[in-house]
Amino acid sequence: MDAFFASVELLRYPQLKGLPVVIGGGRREVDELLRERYADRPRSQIPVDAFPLLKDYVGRGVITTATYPARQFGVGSAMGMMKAARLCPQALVLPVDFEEVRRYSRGFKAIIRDIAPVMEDRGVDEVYIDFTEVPGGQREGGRVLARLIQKAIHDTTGLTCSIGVAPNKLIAKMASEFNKPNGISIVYEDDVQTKIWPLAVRKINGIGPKSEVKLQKLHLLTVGDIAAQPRDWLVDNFGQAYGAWMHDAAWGRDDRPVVTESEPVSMSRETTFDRDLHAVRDRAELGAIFTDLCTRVAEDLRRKGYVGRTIGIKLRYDDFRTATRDITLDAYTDDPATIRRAAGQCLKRVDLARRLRLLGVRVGKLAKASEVPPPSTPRVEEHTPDLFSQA
DNA sequence: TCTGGGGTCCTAGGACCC
DNA sequence: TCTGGGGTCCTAGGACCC
Repeated sequence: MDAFFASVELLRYPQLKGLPVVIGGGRREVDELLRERYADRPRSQIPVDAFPLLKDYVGRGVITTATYPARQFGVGSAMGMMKAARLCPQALVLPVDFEEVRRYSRGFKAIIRDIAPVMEDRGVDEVYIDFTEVPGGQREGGRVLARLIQKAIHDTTGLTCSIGVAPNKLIAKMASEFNKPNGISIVYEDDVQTKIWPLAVRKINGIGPKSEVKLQKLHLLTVGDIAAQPRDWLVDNFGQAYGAWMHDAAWGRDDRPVVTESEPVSMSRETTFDRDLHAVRDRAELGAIFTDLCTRVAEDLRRKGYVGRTIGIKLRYDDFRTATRDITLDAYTDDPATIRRAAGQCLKRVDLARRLRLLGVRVGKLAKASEVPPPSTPRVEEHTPDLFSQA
């Protein structure tokens, strides 16, 4: 989906069309503020100059999405809000409305599945679709079906998307970037040398910032540079699995199927504080947040019908280093108090001298609640208070 | 100018068992 | 007294993705 979060907001605020807008940060209250102040008129009638500007933004968030006009200023996803404010101070800021985004996410996926049922969910704004068995899926190399999907989505939601059609997921993903927004790109097997090899290594889905730097040091800048290396040399430099995968990827080889269903592996909740907190000085505040995270992850488990056996915590220090600790219990649980207790045990094993900027709670080793025998007798475990426990 | 939140997968060492 | 493989599970960290 093109600039998904921002496009969803533009549907309710069409007066912002064509303007630099960024979505992100915390300020959930912005939308309510606007609606309160202009309670007498619909959202679409709120004057443009009533919207908050990026230069007035204070906070630690990152940008989730920028509209295309904002991207012209170099503003992009995952960029810190403060940096973005310097690049494009006049951009308007809106908070993420997850409810609304998820609603449209479910919507566009349902439309696609109606047309092409073999669809793999790759997050809120992205899917893989297998055209192979869809009637007409091969016409014009897939362009006809791609156009049909675009039209169906646009007709019912007003949103645009970009589609790449290729012999496998790896190339399709790269192809989808070729013609944004609202574009279609067809890449055939024989096009790998001309269309894929000139691309920067970073364009391969699976080569991130770390590998990019390492490749750069080895003087490999493009996909073609990787393809030109012997497989064994890549294995020597990047390890058996990653080196071999990289070689295949550079040659456009990928046999992963389109997976229509999958089971979750873990569920977690985490939060970055408005200011860094100290385990001792801000004990009460941290304790409340910690308990809340446990409660919310337990709610998530119950709502979705899962139980888990590994409870873990995540800490991010003021210097951005991350520490994780986890413990595997004998029995599956979705009980907030049990999660809280186990997470508290984990907490005793980390350094709490440094100030913290983030705290998270995770439950892993999941199983469907319906497929796990319920706990026999509720165990009475002695309560061993941890540092964040309330007195 | 400091860098969100929710995930998956991989690696590597150590415990433990046969 | 010294020394086997093979396998699984647990834990911590890290790379990467949307």
